[in-house]
Amino acid sequence: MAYGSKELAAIGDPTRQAMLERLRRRPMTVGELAEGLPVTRPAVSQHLKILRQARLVTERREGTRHYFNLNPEALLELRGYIDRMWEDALGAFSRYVAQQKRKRKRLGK
Amino acid sequence: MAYGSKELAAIGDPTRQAMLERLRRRPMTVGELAEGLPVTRPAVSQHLKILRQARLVTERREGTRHYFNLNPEALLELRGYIDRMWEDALGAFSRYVAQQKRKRKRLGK
DNA sequence: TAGAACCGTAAGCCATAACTAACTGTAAGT
DNA sequence: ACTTACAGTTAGTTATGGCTTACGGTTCTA
Repeated sequence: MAYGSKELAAIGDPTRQAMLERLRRRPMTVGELAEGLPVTRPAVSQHLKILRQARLVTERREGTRHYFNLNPEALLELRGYIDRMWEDALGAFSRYVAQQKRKRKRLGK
Repeated sequence: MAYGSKELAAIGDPTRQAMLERLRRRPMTVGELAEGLPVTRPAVSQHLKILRQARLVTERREGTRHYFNLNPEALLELRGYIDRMWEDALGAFSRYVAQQKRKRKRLGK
């Protein structure tokens, strides 16, 4: 796998998407996240584990509280991956356009 | 949902990821894609439907052949979404750092 | 030390998405 | 009209991942 399929798979889940959206605003604890979501706290915990392993979030502890925040580094990498895919898509598109032009020339059209 | 959760969910599946990777190189037919993957052609067809509905690929027909290629537009949008998320992450990070500095000041440390 | 608050983990359940095989639709050639 | 090649669709199967409940660990305070 080029870029981690783990990262993309992590982002793919609706509950995890909602969590990432929440974390855009500010770091949050497990409990805080769970409050705004239609799932239990342990479910949130499990999702956070996946996000952490995909490096999309980082964790820091203050006493009993575990704060999670978005990881800018990982997002930058993800953006880079999409960027390269976009470039490839453009490249393939212009190759196709050039090919069509050659086709039209050949058909005298 | 801010950016389409449909798009992110579409990218999340390993088989679809592999397909997108293949399509970076050049447009391909259903059959061609299926040849390089450990799943049947109907499975590929079904996945392509999801990718098409998420606008991540576009389709063009030449006779009996259906060619699929990456959609640069959609990739640009996706990149934009990740970008904004990255910016938010940076913002949240610097707010946190500033907060820590205030904390340290207060503690005379 | 006990109790409260916070949270990770394990294990069971089950809805669903990814898979397959079979069928059907479309395009093109004879 | 028939055949071949390509691909979409349907329906059944099943593995799995997301959910829940229950339990136990950690931290802090009185």
